[in-house]
Amino acid sequence: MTERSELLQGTLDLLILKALSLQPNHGLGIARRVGQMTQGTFEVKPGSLFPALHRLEEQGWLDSKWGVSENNRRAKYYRLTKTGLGQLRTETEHWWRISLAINRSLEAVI
Amino acid sequence: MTERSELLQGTLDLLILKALSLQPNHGLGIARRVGQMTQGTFEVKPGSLFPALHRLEEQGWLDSKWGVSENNRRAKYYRLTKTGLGQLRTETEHWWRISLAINRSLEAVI
DNA sequence: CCGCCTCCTATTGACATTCGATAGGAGGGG
DNA sequence: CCCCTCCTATCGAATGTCAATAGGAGGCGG
Repeated sequence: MTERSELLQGTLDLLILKALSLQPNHGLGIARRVGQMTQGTFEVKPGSLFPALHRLEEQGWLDSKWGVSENNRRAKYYRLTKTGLGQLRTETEHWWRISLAINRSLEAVI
Repeated sequence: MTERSELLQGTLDLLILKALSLQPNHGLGIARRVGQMTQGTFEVKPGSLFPALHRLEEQGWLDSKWGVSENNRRAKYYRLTKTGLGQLRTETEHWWRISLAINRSLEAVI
């Protein structure tokens, strides 16, 4: 009787890239931004967030530097790189293609 | 340089349920139907298909019986149960909600 | 100034899902 | 009779997400 996850696997990277395209941010700030962007539909947990950030940084799509948050805490700020912007565009197109295909399938009465 | 999977995790069950709501079918027939519904966007591999079918049957959303295919081969035919139809509706709504949230996020410039 | 709360980063182990590879039975055609 | 196709099926690997947990460090009330 496990509660089904709300987040489709594969969409987390896309949402993080999109959030960072709006402005650089630190980890928890990104999570909050994603929640805000999706009007509460997605809630990103730390156990998902940090592996994803490291993954994206290792791909070269983000870079990071330590700074101080708006609450005066030590925080690592992430920023979208140029190739990261390209990746955002690629993944966005990929999403359109897939979601369109599924939407058509759900309407279809072949 | 591995080819990224096309299939979003969690959507396979939905597509199978939808395919079976159109008509009962056997395994490979379902896979073909999904490919056809999505106009080739999704290609369901046996290694994904059969675990998914067993999973869905175990949940009580499908039932099955052995029969003979249109090519005169021994084939296990799957059929959507009544609770399976309910599940299809639930997952469809879930999909609408999620895809709408992502679509809005990708358009947003908050 | 002390203790607690909050903020922020981070890791670990468990778990579910998908894929690639592979196997094998059985019908049909050359 | 032999091979090709159809159909079901499983295994191991890889991936991604989550729950739980840890810990440092600033701020604030008492």
